[in-house]
Amino acid sequence: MSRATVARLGRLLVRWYRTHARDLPWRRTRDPYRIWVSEVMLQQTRVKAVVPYYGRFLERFPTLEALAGSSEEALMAVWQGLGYYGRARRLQEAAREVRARYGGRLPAEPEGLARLPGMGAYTAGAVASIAFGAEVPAVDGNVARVIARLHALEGPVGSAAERRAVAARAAALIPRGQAGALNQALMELGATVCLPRRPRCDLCPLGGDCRARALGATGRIPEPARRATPRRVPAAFAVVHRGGRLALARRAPRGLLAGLWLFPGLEGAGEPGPLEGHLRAAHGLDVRLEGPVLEFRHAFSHRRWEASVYGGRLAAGQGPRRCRGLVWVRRSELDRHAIPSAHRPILEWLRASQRGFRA
DNA sequence: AAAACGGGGGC
DNA sequence: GCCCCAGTTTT
Repeated sequence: MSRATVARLGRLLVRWYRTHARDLPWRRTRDPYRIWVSEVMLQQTRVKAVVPYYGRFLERFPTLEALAGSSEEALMAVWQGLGYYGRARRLQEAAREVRARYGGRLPAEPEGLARLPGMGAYTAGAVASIAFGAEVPAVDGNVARVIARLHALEGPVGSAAERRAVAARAAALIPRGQAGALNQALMELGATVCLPRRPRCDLCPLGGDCRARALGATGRIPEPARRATPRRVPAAFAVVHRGGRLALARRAPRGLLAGLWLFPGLEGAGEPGPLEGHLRAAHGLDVRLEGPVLEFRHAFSHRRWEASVYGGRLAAGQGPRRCRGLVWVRRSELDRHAIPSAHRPILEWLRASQRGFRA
């Protein structure tokens, strides 16, 4: 494809974007902090899921200083249910670093941005181009798909060499001074027209210049990445009441659902016996479990929990002081803790059930 | 290079 | 219900 054609397509994409861009909250601001927040939320997450969180997040943390100066608990309470909680912690960590090292102003160059926690090649390119006008590409999954089809690139778009090739093709499309608009145009096209399956080529501004379309190859380009087989992990949780309060346990600061509050439980034990032993060993909690009161399955990206939930009754004489690592909260105060969506079936069961277990 | 890390939407 | 999606960090 000639340089002149590429330049023409870049201008075409920007013009298409001006008239077809969805009206999204983060497109109404030029505040680098707010653009940055949106890009982090949009990592691995669809626009529709992000929108309600974005407004609430900025209401709670209107500025970089507000985010840097608040607690991780307050952060998790707002991020609860959005998933990939590590990116939230890295966002806050980066905000503190920007406050300490850059006087609260984000670096304007992609190299400086990329040194911050949670800022990979994509996010650094997106913030640099959209917020600061830097002429660099921002290759997310949508852009990679559009570019792979436009140039009919064979092979899976995953290897380091392949990613460099896609980034170079994307950079070549940038009209002078229009990097932010071009990058967003590619993302918008991938999200609304150049869909993974059944793309709407009839609506595409690239029209006859798309190689994959001309070849009738949009179904096999790009080649889908291989997926790991999900592992199944039996799990069990306990709903333990004491004096009108419920026990919650905090997850470890790293790993799955890190730092979130769950009903106390154990992965790898789908029955009361081992779970009772775990509650005694880990929390000093002496309960007899009666259950299951509820069963649910919840799928994660590369693992799958098949969980049971048991109702618990405290044995006589066991007070909360002996329960290590647990908090006791009223039902009405459950939502003050960051509880992941994986435990929504338990919360719904609690809401629906009029009676409870009493010590 | 491969695995870990959530949740929501499509079919 | 199962499959799909796809940035960054860690291993």
